[in-house]
Amino acid sequence: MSDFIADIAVNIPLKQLFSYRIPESLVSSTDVGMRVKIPFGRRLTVGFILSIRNGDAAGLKDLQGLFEDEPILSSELIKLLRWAADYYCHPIGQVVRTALPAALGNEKTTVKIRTEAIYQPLDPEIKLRGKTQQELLTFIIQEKSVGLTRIREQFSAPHAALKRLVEVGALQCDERELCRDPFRLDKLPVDQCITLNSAQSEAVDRITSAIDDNCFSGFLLHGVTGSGKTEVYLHSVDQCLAAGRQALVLVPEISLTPQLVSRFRARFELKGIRIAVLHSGLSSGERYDAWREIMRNQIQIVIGARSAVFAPLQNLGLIVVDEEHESSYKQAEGFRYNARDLALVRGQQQHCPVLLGSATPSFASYYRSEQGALTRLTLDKRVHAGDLPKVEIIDLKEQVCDGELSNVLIEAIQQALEQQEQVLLLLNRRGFAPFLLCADCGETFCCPNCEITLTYHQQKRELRCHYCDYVDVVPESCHKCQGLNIEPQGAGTEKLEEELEKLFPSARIKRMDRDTTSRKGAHQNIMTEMMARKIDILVGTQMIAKGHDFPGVSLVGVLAADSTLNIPDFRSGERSFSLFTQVAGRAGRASGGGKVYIQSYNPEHYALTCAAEQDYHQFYLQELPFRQELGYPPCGHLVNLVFSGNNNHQVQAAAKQFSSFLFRVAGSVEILGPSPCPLARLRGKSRYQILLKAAARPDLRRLLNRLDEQIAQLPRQVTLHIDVDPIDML
DNA sequence: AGCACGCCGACT
DNA sequence: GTCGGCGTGCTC
Repeated sequence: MSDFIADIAVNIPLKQLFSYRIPESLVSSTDVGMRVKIPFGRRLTVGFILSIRNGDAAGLKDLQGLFEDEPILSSELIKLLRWAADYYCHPIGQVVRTALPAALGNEKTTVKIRTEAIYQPLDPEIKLRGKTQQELLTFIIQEKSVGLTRIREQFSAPHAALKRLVEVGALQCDERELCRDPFRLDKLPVDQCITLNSAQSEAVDRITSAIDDNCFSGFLLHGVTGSGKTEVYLHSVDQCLAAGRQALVLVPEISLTPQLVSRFRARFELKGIRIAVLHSGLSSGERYDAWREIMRNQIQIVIGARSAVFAPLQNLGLIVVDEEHESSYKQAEGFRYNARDLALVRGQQQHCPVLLGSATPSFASYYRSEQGALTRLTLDKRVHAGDLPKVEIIDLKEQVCDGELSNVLIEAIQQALEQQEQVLLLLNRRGFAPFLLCADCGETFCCPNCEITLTYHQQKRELRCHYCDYVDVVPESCHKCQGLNIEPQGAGTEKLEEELEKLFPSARIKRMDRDTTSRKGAHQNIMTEMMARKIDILVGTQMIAKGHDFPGVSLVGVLAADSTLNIPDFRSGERSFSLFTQVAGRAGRASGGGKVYIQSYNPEHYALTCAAEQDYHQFYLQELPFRQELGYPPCGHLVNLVFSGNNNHQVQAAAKQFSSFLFRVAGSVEILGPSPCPLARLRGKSRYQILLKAAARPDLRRLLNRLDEQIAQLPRQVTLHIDVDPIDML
């Protein structure tokens, strides 16, 4: 006897699917991709049908019901999710849940679909007595079909009149599904369609022909800051829509890129093209609405951060990944996928081009473009006449400093202020001082959970851990020797702000870091003030290097470049180069001749000299041998196994046992560790890691496939996180 | 992850 | 004598 069997993903930390019989009564209405109710163990839960097959259902439980009458996941999306679960060694159920709006992964909650009453004229000739009724009817006849919300905007209390009109047969009333539109109230920005320069139009041509070919191809758009990458995106997306297909645009963080979103809206919304913007501020209901609309092909363009790579567009023609070097494309917890890499996979699966764009491409993408796996398109001229700024590296070994600022930089700031120009200062460390030190006995004050020093925040008068947010009071005396000489060491943005206030008492100084932008809209406020030139000096962490251009800035200073350079990670050079180049690019966009100073004790470092020259290729050539010799990505491949648990000994023992198994089956894969993680304790848990390194992916893959047997042997108190292609190993 | 079962200590 | 601690096993 042959039954219909559904293979279902359930949100538990297991890799396998669970099979259920589809009862006769549901056979006709059940489909792949649907969200279903299933009995699981002794409870009821939610699952997603990933495939349906024929077979013997003996011993299987029955599917209990459907949540919706249409699928939530398309077959293309299922293919991508299964690929990702396999590649990232992560349980499929959790992969599905990460991809979906939270409201859909939740048990019990059937998401409320908001509806509104919609009115249409039935009999316009009908005789009416009331003036309001007559006006209402005229309005509705004019509009043909109107929702209640729209009526409310025009009439103050329409209820009674509407009710009457329906009763007498003048109007027909229906329920319509309402999709919450967060931009409903924003006014549409003005589009300034710019004619493309030759480099831009060549790039667009290449992308357009790839769209028309209907097959995958990967592009790296390398355009210096201010070279007009966004305009290339806009034209390419336009071509994609003209070909009758949809576009997906990924950005690192929507809140930091409001101008990209508004340029898309300005360009396309007047033409009646619908854009869905998926950002972190959406309520779960709004997110769900957007998902449904995309799924139903009512949306042509999706703009969103990392998780938007899973947006259920059915007819993709182009995927754009803006600022592709940004590490925020990698999810750091749970299902540790990289949206930039998945975008390329999705492009391959759905036969559409993928466009990665950046002023400072990731080393990996540039490498792939050198190898020919990505087609490189270069924009090397700024569109707004402004020249690239002059960059000077200040050798701190030979400079007199007042606090954090060298005399050269102080003078430059003075000059800029006199000329009514704005100054941008980057110090990649928030708080007042990175740690407190007892001058009598040398004691430092550490986080009890994380084994790193607590950062001193002067304004809030507290010590705070930047990893777990542990807070302590500022000590009056040393807890070890009772000494009273406790001194802040090093400097953060808070201290720099204080120094600047003393040096330039009449300047308007603002600080922008995680502490001053935690309130909603605070980030945007600072940006707006900066644009309106209500700020003379803006101090901040790497946050100031992202997003907005500031036309009024003529001077940029990078302080303590070494703190970024010396992070013990093989990518610190890449990150520093990228950060310094990006922040330097903020200077003098409009008016020519911006000036940039980088202060460092290590002025010969190629990440600095290349950033000073704004020479990406030179940086690449310097970095390449280092990666090749050590077999680091992209010249080799990494997987990090992170073991964590409350009991340090237990975690260490488990990691050791695991590594002895790995050594036995390693083959050509290098096994490094186990060693305590760079942050050996984090949020109260002990952590050990084993790094797997291989020259070829298939070797690594083979090893990963053998891991399951060993994972089953782990004691329950120790958990293992597998991080495929880790981007930071902290 | 949930949820049950089961085996030990400290309480009415 | 029970209430409840958390180790262990299982989920189509």
